[in-house]
Amino acid sequence: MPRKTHVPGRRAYSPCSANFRSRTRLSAISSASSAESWSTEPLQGFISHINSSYSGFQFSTTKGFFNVMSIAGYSAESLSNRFRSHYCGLLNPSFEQTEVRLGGWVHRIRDHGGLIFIDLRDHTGICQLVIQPEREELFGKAEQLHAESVICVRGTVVRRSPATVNPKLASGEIEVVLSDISIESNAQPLPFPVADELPTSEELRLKYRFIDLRREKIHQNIIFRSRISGAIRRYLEEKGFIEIQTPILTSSSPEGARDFLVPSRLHPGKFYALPQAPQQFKQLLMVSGFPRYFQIAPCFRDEDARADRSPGEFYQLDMEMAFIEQDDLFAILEGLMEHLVGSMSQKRITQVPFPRISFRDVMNRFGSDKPDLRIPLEMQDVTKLFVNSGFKVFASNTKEGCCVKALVLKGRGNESRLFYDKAEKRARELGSAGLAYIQFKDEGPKGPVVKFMSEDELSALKAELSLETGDVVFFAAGKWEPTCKIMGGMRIYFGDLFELDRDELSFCWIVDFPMFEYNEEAKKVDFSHNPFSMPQGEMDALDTMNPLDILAYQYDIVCNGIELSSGAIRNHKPEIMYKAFGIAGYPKEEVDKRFGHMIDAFKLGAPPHGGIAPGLDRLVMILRDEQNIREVIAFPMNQSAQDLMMSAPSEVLASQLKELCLKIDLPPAKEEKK
RNA sequence: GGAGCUGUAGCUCAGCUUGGUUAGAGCGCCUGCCUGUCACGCAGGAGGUCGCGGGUUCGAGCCCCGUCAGCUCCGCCA
Repeated sequence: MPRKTHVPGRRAYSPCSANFRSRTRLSAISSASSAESWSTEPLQGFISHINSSYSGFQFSTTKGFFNVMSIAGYSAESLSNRFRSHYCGLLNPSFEQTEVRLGGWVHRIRDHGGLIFIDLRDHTGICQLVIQPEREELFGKAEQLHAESVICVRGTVVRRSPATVNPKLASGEIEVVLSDISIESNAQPLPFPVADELPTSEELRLKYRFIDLRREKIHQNIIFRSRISGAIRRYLEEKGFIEIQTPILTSSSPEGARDFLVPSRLHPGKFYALPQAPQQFKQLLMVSGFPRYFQIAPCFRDEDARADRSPGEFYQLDMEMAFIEQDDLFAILEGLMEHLVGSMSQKRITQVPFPRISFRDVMNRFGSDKPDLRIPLEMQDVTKLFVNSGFKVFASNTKEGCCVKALVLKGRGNESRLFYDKAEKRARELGSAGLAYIQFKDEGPKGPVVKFMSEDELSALKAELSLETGDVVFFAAGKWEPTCKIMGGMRIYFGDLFELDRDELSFCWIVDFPMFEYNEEAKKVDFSHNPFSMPQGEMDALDTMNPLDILAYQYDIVCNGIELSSGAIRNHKPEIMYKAFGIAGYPKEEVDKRFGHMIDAFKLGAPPHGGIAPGLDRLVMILRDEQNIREVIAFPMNQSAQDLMMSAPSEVLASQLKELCLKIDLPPAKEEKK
C-alpha cells in the first residue's frame, strides 16, 4: 500500500488547561495513527457535519475518524456537531461567555416556578443548566421533562456568583444559561433511579442493565476496564507480544469443566464446543514460531457461579512465550502488574518481585494455596511436641502424613467465652471435629484441653510459639492437607480482627506444585494439575523419583487471597509426556488417542514454552475494590446463568431444531409431593 | 444436587418477635404554588392480590407446609 503524506488537521486549542492537555495527548496519538492509515478517500457524509470551531480536529479519512472516536471514549476530545460542541463535566470558568451545545441525560430538575435548573449529565460529568424567567418559550418544554430524558441544548457559559458556586461539581463554578432546548427522547418514569445511587435489587439492575450502566460507579468500572485492556495491549505489544485470535467454535474435550456445545448443521449429530480456554491453540502457536502470544480471550465454562466467578463466560489475559523459563515469565508478569497498578490506580504493591512460596510452604504457613498475605497471622507446626503426649487426640496425629497445627492470636487470651465458641463453630463448619485452644491468662493456662497436657508440654509450647500471658493458641490435628485447610480457614476468619489496607496489593507466586497426587478413591497416582506441565528434573526425575515427590513447573499468581491465574512451563518433549502419562496409568495408545494432535505437533519441532492467563474480570475487580464480578461486566448473567435482559437462554423454533436434527427430550416434570 | 438469607406501593424499606380497627414511611408519580436551587421548598392526590399455592385459625402480611424468584455458600471450576 502506498502511503500518502500526512496532512494534519486544523487545530484550535482552547486556553483551558485541562482540555488543552487532553487534546495535546490526543493529537500525538492521532498523528501517529493517521500516518499509519492515511488514505486519500474522502468521507463526505460523515465529515461534513464535523464542525471544527471548538474541537481540535477536522478529519478527512475513515480510519482517522474512527481512531479518534475510540479515543474520545475516555479522553476529553470534543467532537463538535449540531448536537454537541462540549462535554458537560469539562466546562469550567475558562469557557466563560462561550456559546455551547450540550447533549445528555436530565440528571435532576429543580423547578422554582419562575426559574428552572436542570442538571445535565453526560459521560464526563454533570453541569447545571439555567432557564431564566425571560425565556418563557423554554418553560413549557422544561416542565414536561422527566429525569433521564435526553435533551440537546444551546446556551452560554456564565460564571456563577460566589454564593451560588457548587463545590461538589467539577463544573460547579459555572452554569449554562439556555437559549434553546430540544427534547430528543422524553423518558417515562424509570424502574429505578439513576441519580440517587440507592441499593437496588440485582434482578432489576440486570433486567434494565442499560439504565444501571448510567450510574456513575458502574459506568466508571466499565471505562476502567476498557482502559486496562488498552494499557495491557500497549504494554505487551511493546514487549514483543503478538495478539492472535483463536477459534470460538472448537472441539469438546472431556477433561476439565463442562463444555458449552453448539450443534453443527453441516454435520448432523456432531457438536462444536466453546473453548474453556485457548490452551491448546496457544501452545500450537508456539510450535508455529510466534515468540510471544497474547489475547484477551473469552473463555466458556458451564459451571456454577460465585461472587468472583461469572457463570458461562469470562475473560483471561491469555499469554504464552517460547524459549523461556519460569523466572522469565514471572518477570514479565511482575512488570505488567507494576505498570498497570502504577499507571491506573492509587494502590501499591507490597513487594516486587512478588514473593515466591512453595505449595508445601504456603499450605503449612497459611493453609491455602491462595493466601491473603495482608492478614498478619501465620500457622505453626507443633507436631513434634506431641509425639509422646498423653493427649491422644494430638499424639495420634504425629505419624507420617498427619500434623498438629497451631495458630496464635496475640493478646486475645481474655476474650469472652462467646469469642471462642464462635471460633469453634466456624471450625466445625470448615469440617473440623472441633477446635482446641489454650488461653494464657494471668492465673495460668486455661481451656478445654489444658487438663490433658503436662507441665512440660505447656512450657515447650510456650517456648516454641513465643507465647506470652494474654495470648491464645488454637490447634487443629489430623491429616496434613485438610488440617492445613481448616486452619487456613480459621486464619481468614480471624483476619476480620485486623483492619486490612484496601490500597495494598499483596501479590505472590505459589510455585512447586506436585506433579502427581494419590487418588484415594481410584487407588492410583493421578496428575494433580495440568498433565502438559513440565516435571522439574524432566525425564531424570520421572525415571528415578517417587512420583509423589516430583514437582512441576506449575505456578499460581495470587493477590489478596484471590487466585488470578494458574500457569506452567509446558512439557514440549513427547517422550517425557508419554512417561508422565504412563505414571498416571495411561498407556501410549490412549495418550495418542486423546492428545494425539498435540503430541504430533510436538514431534514436528516444538520450542520450550510456557505461559499464564490471569483473569481480567478478577483483576479489574481487585483494582476497583468490587466484591462482585458483575460490577465489572457490562452485561452479566445472573447466578443461574440467565441473561434477564435478553432472556437467554431461550427456546428456539421447531424448524431450527429440525434443521439441526435435534429433538428435545426433557426429563419428566417433578411429581407433586403429597 | 445441597444449605442459608431475602421477597410488603414504581424504588428503598418498616410492620412479623406476641395473629385482631382502614398495612405505613422516604423517594418517585399526578395536580397546584414557588426567581438561586443543586437530595430545592410548600400544599394536595393517586398508587398494595403483602412473590405464588395450600394449611392451621372465628380471623393470617405475621404461624405451618410446599413452590417460584434473587443473592451468598458447599459440591463443581483440566
